[in-house]
Amino acid sequence: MRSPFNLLKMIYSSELIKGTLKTIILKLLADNKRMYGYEITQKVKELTSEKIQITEGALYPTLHALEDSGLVTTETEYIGKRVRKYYSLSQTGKTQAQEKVSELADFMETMKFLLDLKPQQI
Amino acid sequence: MRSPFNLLKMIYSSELIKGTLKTIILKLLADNKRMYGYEITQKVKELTSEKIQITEGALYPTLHALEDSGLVTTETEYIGKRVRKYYSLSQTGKTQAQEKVSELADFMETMKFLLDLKPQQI
DNA sequence: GTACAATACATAAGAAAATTATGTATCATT
DNA sequence: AATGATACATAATTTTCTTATGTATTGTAC
Repeated sequence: MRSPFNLLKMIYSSELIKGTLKTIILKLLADNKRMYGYEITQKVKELTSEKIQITEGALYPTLHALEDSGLVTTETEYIGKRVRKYYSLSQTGKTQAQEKVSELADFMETMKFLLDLKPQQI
Repeated sequence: MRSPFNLLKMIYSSELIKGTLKTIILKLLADNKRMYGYEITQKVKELTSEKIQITEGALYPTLHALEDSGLVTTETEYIGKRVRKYYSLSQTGKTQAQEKVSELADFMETMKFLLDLKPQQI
């Protein structure tokens, strides 16, 4: 039996999100100066009405890769006894963030065009 | 030295296209009734001003997967001595095509919103 | 007439990026 | 005391793509 709530609870198939994660993270960091991992997952979930849910297995390796390539810097803080690792864009990261966002925006225009095409059948 | 032509010759980083290939193919087949592999690569290249180039290594395995899952049917024809394999959407494929296209369109709206967000810095 | 580019298929090895699963630990709520 | 939320991390596996390779035909430029 199909619940009517299914309509409200649509989550994008994971393959769609592939390739955009790094850009999403860079953009959030560009907007928010510094964020920690868990905060990023919650922010994305909130901003997308739960349609994009970043898993930890995807998030942390990506953050570490961004750090390794020098696009972000980190500061660790303790909230009580619990550790929190804040990420901020480096100068290179800021540039990269802009480039990645522009590229994705351009790509989406192209895809929109592709998807809007009307049937060409004879 | 940087050629001014670089500006005209931008090709999307391959990671961006990840996850959208199946949808692109289904959409083209929905619009064109039947197409063969090579034709699909050329059509996408043409429609996107060469910004999206589908490689054969990505295309054929995807087409075979679509066939295996019953979303497309095939007919093989000979043009002279050269073989050509035409792909058409099955009934299930037509439904899937619509669903995938809607999902991608929706996803892009969400991404557009994410990327358009203005700085929240204090 | 021959070399090269384009057409047209296919597959295999390897890389990249995600999923799924697991682990540790703290803090808040019931 | 148990559960769910917060917060990090990593390993094994899977998916999906890139890169490379292979075969063969057809058109075109020299």
